[in-house]
Amino acid sequence: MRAESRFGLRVEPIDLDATLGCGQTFRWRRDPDGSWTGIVGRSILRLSASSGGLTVDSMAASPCTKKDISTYLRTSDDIASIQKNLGRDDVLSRGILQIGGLRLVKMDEWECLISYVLATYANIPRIKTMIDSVSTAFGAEILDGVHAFPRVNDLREASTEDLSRCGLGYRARYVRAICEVLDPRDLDRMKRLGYADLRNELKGLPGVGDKVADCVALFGFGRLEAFPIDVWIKRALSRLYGVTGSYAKLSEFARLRFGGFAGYAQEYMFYNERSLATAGRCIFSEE
DNA sequence: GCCCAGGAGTGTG
DNA sequence: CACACTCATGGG
Repeated sequence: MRAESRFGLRVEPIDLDATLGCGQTFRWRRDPDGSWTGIVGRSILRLSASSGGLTVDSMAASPCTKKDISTYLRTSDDIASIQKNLGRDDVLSRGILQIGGLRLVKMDEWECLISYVLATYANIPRIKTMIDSVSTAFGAEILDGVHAFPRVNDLREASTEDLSRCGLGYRARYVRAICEVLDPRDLDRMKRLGYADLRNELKGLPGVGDKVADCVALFGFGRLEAFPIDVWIKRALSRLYGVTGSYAKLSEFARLRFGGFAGYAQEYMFYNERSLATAGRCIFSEE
């Protein structure tokens, strides 16, 4: 693919493998040379590391501004400050410095909502397949064969049967039901809600429970205090802190322990727990 | 083939 | 409140 535009982006630190490959966002793939190609909005982007930040190649005619990608990568997050804050936790402090380049991303609210409804009870490779299938079937074609994530009105055209054919399984009817009850303007209104109200409203949507609501609050609405708890985080909390119990109980533990940057703590722990399982690497070792 | 997956919804004790 | 069960299916 030919690059339509190229610009540099100052962001430090950033680890593309950790940030784009950890499973918080689903439309990126790693290229053999270590750069990453993905779809954000209506743009195809390739990110590669360069001194002091990134080189951004935009491969579609649709413009992706420096501001767009800067928002997406949350470049204004003061990682050093966040790590200093979370580092007061003697469990996290052992390992977070090694993954300082893991940044949270700020996804589109709608794409994030549907993505994490699809993510229920599925592994990450499958989630990617489902999202690609839905995009191919209902999203606008950006460049030959590459489709943007479908917008609300695009997905409204899909029947439950259409969605099932995308391999969504029982999730098809949740997506269909969300399309029926959600007005696009609701998402704009929800941007102004406080975390608790936002979370409650999200939980009112079909297929959205505690965990999905927190994922959407964190990765979609950028609420850094959100702490999504899935099977990996349950394991991590049990192994590292010895805490178990209901979502509400674990959630309260995280709020007290990690405060306003709980979302970053969660992603560090998620990354660690998964790399422990897949590669045997443990950053927050106990010994 | 077998196991498990960034869970949610519903019913029951 | 806690637990048990079902949902539908693909990737490792």
